[in-house]
Amino acid sequence: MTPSTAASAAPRRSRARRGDGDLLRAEILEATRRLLVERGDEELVSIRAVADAVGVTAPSIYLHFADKDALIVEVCEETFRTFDDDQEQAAAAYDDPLESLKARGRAYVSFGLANPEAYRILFMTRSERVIDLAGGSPATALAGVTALAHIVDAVRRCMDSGAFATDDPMLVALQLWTGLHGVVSLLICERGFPWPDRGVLVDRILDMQVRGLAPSSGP
Amino acid sequence: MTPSTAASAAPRRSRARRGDGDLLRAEILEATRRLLVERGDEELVSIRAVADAVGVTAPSIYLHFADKDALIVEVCEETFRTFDDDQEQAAAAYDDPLESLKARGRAYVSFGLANPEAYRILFMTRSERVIDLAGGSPATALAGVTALAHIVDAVRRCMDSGAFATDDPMLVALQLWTGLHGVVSLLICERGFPWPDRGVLVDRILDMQVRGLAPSSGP
DNA sequence: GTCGCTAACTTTACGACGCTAACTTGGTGA
DNA sequence: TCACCAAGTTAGCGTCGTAAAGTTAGCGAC
Repeated sequence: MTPSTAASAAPRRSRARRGDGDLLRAEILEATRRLLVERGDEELVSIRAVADAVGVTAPSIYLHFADKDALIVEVCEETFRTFDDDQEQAAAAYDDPLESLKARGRAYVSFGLANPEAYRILFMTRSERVIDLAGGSPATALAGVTALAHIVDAVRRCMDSGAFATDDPMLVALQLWTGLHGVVSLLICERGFPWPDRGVLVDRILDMQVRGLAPSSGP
Repeated sequence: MTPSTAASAAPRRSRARRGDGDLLRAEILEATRRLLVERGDEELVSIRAVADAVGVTAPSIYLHFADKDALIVEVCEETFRTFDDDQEQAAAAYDDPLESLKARGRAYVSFGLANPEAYRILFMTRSERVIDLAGGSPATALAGVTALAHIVDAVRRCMDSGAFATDDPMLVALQLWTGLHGVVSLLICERGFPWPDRGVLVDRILDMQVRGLAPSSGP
């Protein structure tokens, strides 16, 4: 792997006050977040680069984070703090359950594309490492889990309103989620592909989905 | 990163004959493929581990491959050589364009799940590194590109038969592809998640898609 | 038959990486 | 003022990808 290009070393940081160890912790998170966005690839953000950016030596990082993964994941968690809120807000703009659901989907996609590396780390790497959407795991999964729970709710509302055929809301939510994830992840990873306009593609996917879930027209 | 656990060192390999340098090349590919399947993670397959498995020193690898990425990608290409064929065969089992398309989709998903790390490397990592689905790039993209082209054809047949509303076949194919990719990639990455039965989920996604693409029932 | 060429390797080593263990420093409460 | 300990640093281990230079063995030419 190519070594991370050296960059902006901060001046040596003065030591924190007695109870203020967490100040460094916050600075480390901030620097990591910045580097992750700048370099766009977790592998190019080394512990040494982070330490350098903060103005501290590499081992100091380990006073505040168990290992590199823990640091990276915590940054991604922070980034995803507004994940569910964004979708709730977008959905709240519509009264119609179907339009609301679509708006939620568009917000999901927008968020992923706006935070591609965080999205990739949380949803596109082997989960033993990073996320455990299943069990009552750490906060990591929280944004994802509540966002999914809210999709389930939204689906239920669509069923109640008659826009969707009655069915297992979780199962239907998974059908929708995997669809949204599919576009986001391919748009993130296959940048070289001659994609059509993103908005058009996403809208069409959402339309296809909701039409496919509508009650049978026949008797 | 955890170091790759040492494993099965092969005895020192005897040097190849004068014109037979490619024998080693083939052995390297084979060993890499095996290690990639065994360890299930590209990062746990080091050049040294491959060299060890073949019974040769690490730098010898570079006589046959430009760098680690080139080696890994070539292995994935090999793995994906049957990707499109599998789908063509599955699709050929049905006369009905719609059933044929669904069978194609199931084959896509099956292949991805059967070769998770290869799928992850080719379709779930930043493409500057690995694949260039766009331009008349290397063979890498070939399996993916022809598979997509065949989805386009299948979509066109569905439109011709009246099963799908007439539309831009490429755009519709992308809607289908991203959907398939979504399930595959999440099933690969989020193993901890309490997924419903895979077959059921995939079938429902396919049903939702084809229903959503059917011509409007009204006049 | 032996000489030289070159394909097919090996040896050695560099710099970056994640991470650990042991040491230092400076502010603070007693 | 002095001992304590939070908040760091220094030094270093083992691994990684890979470059550069050295070695060896088979083969054609004479």
